[in-house]
Parts: sequence; C-alpha cells; structure tokens
Amino acid sequence: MTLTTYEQAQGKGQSALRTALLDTASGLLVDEGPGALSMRRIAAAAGCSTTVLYTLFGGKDGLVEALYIEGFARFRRRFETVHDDDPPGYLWALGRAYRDNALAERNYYGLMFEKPIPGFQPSPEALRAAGETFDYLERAVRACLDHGRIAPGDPRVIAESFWSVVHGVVSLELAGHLSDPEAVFMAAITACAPRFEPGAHPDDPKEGTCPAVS
Amino acid sequence: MTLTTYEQAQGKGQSALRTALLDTASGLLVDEGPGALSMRRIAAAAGCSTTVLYTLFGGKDGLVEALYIEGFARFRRRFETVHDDDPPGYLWALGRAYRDNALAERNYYGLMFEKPIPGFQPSPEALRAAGETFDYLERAVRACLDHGRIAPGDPRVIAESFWSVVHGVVSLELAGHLSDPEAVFMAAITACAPRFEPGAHPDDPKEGTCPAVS
DNA sequence: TATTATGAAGTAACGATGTTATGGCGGTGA
DNA sequence: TCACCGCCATAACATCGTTACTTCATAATA
Repeated sequence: MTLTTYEQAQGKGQSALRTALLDTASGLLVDEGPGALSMRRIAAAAGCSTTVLYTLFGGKDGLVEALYIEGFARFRRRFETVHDDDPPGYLWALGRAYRDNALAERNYYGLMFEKPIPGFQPSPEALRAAGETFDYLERAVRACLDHGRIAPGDPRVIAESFWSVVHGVVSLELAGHLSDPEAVFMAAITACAPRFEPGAHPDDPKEGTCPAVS
Repeated sequence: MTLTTYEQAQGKGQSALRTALLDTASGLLVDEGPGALSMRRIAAAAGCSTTVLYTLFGGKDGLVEALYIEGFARFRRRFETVHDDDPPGYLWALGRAYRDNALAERNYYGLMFEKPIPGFQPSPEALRAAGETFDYLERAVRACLDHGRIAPGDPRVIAESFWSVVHGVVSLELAGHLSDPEAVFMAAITACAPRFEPGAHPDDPKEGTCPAVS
C-alpha cells in the first residue's frame, strides 16, 4: 500500500513532520496560488486531519508565516549563486537576481509582499528575518563604498533604496501596470547608475538604449 | 423615524443608490480595512439585504472593483492639487504627493496594490483606468523633455520607472521593511535626480544630506 | 499480565463567508 | 378585481478557520 505524505514523515519525528507538511503547503502555493492554502486542503493533500496543523503551527497564521520565511530563504539561496568581482557589477547582478526570482516564484513573491491571506501579518521576528535577507544588498553597497565606486552615505539607507527601486518595478510588473517591464526595469536601475562609474559593468547598456541616462 | 442610508437613496434612482452603497463600503474600508468588506457587513451598514449588492454590482468583485477605481480617482484628485512651474520640480512634487496620498489613504492603497480580497483581480478596463491615473507623471516627464531638463527617452517608460521608484519605497515602507522611510524616500528619488539639472528644484536637498548623490 | 495514564489525532460542530434559489410584497395594466 | 412584474428579504448551500469531544495506541505501573 502507498503511504500518505503524513504517514511517511510520522516516524521521523516532529521536525520531519513539520517540514513535510510545509512542503505540501508550499506545493499548493506554487501550483495553485495562495487561494489554495486552506487548512482542509493542506491536510487532505498531506493525508491527515487539520488537528495536526494546529498542534504544529498554532493556526493558519503560523503556517503562513513559515511559508513567508521560506520565501525569503529562497531569495537568499538565489543571492548566494550570484558572483561578480566588480562591486557595482555585483550589486547590479543582485538586482537582476531579485527580479528573476520574483518572476520565477511569483506566488511566493505574492505571499511575501502582497497580502493574499486576509488576517496574516508577519510577526516582528519574521519581519526582521525577512529584512536580514537583504543584508546581501547592504554588503554589496559596502563593497562599493570601500572601493570608492559610490557616493558616501549610510549603507543601510542606500541598500534599502536600491531594494525599493527593484521591488517597485517588479511589483508593478506583476500587477500588470507596466507597458514594457524590461525597459522600465533597465531605466529604473540605470537611473541609479550615475552612482557608479560609467561602463563599470559588462551588462551596462550602451548609451542611448536607456532613456534615463544621458 | 430615521431612514437607513439605503432608504434615503432609494428614491433618487439607481445611480444614487449605487454611490450611496459605495460610500458605505468606502467608509468600512477606510475605518476598518479590507477585512471589513463582507457583503453582509456592507448590507447591514447600509440597511438593506445582500441581494441589492448583487443586483447592482454583480458580486463582491464588482463592488471591490468600484472601490479600486475610486482609489485611483483619489490619487488623481490629489495630483490635481499639485502645481509647480518648474518641470522637474513638478515631477518631484508629484512624487511627494504620491507618498502623502498613500500614507493618508493606507487602506485604499492596500486595496489597489496589495491583494487583500482573495479572489479579486481588476478587469482589463479597470487596469487601464488605473494606469491612466499616472498620465500626470507622463505629462510631467514630457514637460521636462520639452524643456531639455531630462535626458531623452520614451516618456512612458521614464514615467513608469519614476512611478516604480516611488511605489517601491512606499510599498516597503507600509510593509514595515524600511529602517528610515523618509531617508530612503529621499535617497531613492535623488538617485534619479542626476536626470535633472542640479539645484533645479527648491526642495532639492543640500549636498551630503542624500547619500546617493555625489 | 492487567490496568491505568498519557498524548496524539480524527470527527464533527460552530460561526462567518460569498452566492443563489425561493418566496413575498407592492405596485401597474386589463 | 385580478393577473402580472420587478424589486428585495429570507433562508439555504458549500466552504472557510477553529476547537471541543472522542477515540485509540502506546507506555508505565501494580
């Protein structure tokens, strides 16, 4: 006979059970969107009753918060694959990775930055963990500062403003508001490009292709 | 005896009835957030049954879409109060007005850019009407171009990238991700400032206060 | 071994939600 | 007076998050 996801993980302790149920929920989120995240649906997909979900996660908000944190962890894993020896080029590549990840994991991105679960509000700890994901950006900004490739300033503020620019484009793109998302992405990023030395990065577009930079 | 909102509007034709019910829903949205927007709550607050809401709006999505459009109309009204003879200064002021309006009408902003109503997706027409709200930005960009105060490019793309920057900051600010929202707002906007002639706008910060501009 | 206790988990209920079918009520025309 | 028609309240249905109740397997103890 075939064992349900729940039965397979049951013997491996509570921790494995937790991750197994989270995987089930994650699959529902990715495949069908946040609307599929009902306690009954998740329990049925895993092969158990809703009671287990409540004892392990405390409620729907606890389960959604775990997915919220997982979403930022996926961002972090994506950032870890980015490498560039040139500091501004690295920052640029992180921006690209951000957009790539958001488009690839659209439903996770929605869970993180839209509010598709009516009552859910991330706890202060989850919010802090989310913010720490973007320490990657701050370190990249710091490297730019150390190499004198960027105008001086508070690295945190610069990193968060960079994050805001990339997030703004992606958010409007996903909402369907942008006529030409790729062009707007390039224009918005290169609008910040005067911070860097021109042509510092191989992906730096040729002059004239990006309207915001003279 | 006192008449309910519904009874007062009933005699003035269907159009007045529609706006009266929308006002009721708008009040619930502003006062208690999108979670208060249930068909039963709205009907009870107006003093009628849910049937009327279905005949007038077709369903919850129709009602929410009307509020969605109203949210962008409020943006438009806010933009109309902005005046500045200097083209880049006008664009700058529109950015400020955007943030001011988003913070003042937080729940409307949530309805427009977060997804607090599970099934709701704005129709293509609503999405187009929403985008037209930001023709203000495009016209402002055009004025900058006409006066040679900005590097040449597609006005629509430039306007949408400007919108993205402002929206990105406001969105992360409302989500609680920014350590110092005002500083990040200034940094992000002034990161685009090299498009304009330095000191073109009286609000242009002194050098050194904004880390992103050298 | 027999009995008890403990903890986990399934069942079913409660209130609330969006939606719709049913039925009544008040007008209008014959 | 009677039939008809449009509007609307009522009540039902399925689904949702949540929880009290019950069951059952396992471990500890006499």
